[in-house]
Amino acid sequence: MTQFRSGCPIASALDIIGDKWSLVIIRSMVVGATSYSDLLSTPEKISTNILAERLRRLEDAGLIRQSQPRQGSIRGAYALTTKGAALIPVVQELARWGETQIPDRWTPPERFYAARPSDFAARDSYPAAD
Amino acid sequence: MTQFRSGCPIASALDIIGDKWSLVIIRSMVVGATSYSDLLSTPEKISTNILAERLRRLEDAGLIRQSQPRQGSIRGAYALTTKGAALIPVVQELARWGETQIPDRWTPPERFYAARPSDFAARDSYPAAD
DNA sequence: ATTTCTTACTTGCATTTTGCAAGTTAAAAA
DNA sequence: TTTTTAACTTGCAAAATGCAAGTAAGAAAT
Repeated sequence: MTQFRSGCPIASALDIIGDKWSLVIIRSMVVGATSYSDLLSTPEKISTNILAERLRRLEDAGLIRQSQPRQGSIRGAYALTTKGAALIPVVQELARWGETQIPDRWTPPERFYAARPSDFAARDSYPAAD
Repeated sequence: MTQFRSGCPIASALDIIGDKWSLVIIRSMVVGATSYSDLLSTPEKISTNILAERLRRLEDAGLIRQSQPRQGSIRGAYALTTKGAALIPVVQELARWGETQIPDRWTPPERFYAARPSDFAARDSYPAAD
């Protein structure tokens, strides 16, 4: 259970996702990453223990869920929840800031800026059949 | 000089402001805080060494500047730069997320959501006369 | 049935960051 | 001259981060 520093929505949001990796994970999921190894294979080269720890925290905070558990060598899958998908406008705005204020950043794919929270239809409380 | 994990604008933005305090400081400045003691007196109770370190980093990254140095017991002042003010849509979006997704968060003052980057007119390279 | 491979981690440890509490500095105010 | 104020710095303990190596479970291959 997250301890909040204050009642401020910004400070509280940062108590949940205020680190260098959480929104990077959300970004990767917006553009299609689903499995642990998908998330491991991004350009930023996250460490395995950090990825595991962040996924656990994001799940505990209700932002992602395991839509399919791993079975042996059949890969598992994570999905954004409604609450997690609601962060899409935040990461899109952060992307705009980064593109305009930091030189030589690449432009995200169109599907990133086209993504909307409703694209990630909630299946928050039962596993997917696919 | 910030080391970036990748060329991604989001990851790079987080390399600069991806911690629990930086955007809280930006928020406080959007709603009027200017001095070190203003920033110290927010509900979150930041530690003095962390505040000093964050202010140094934000200044090094070009997001804030010292608009007036402290003179003895005459307080100094920090101001958002153009680059820093460009983060306003990000913190506004984060506030919306926090308000809707985290129970019992207070609503920011109207002047917070009304704020626009252009309100913080750039004086990036010369000190203010006021 | 056994062995190999894949996927998702866990573990140990060194380094870095965070944060508490106390202390310092410089200049204005008394 | 002394006191107060504002903005820090310092020392240290605890927590977080991240590297590299290792483990577990089940599918795939033999």
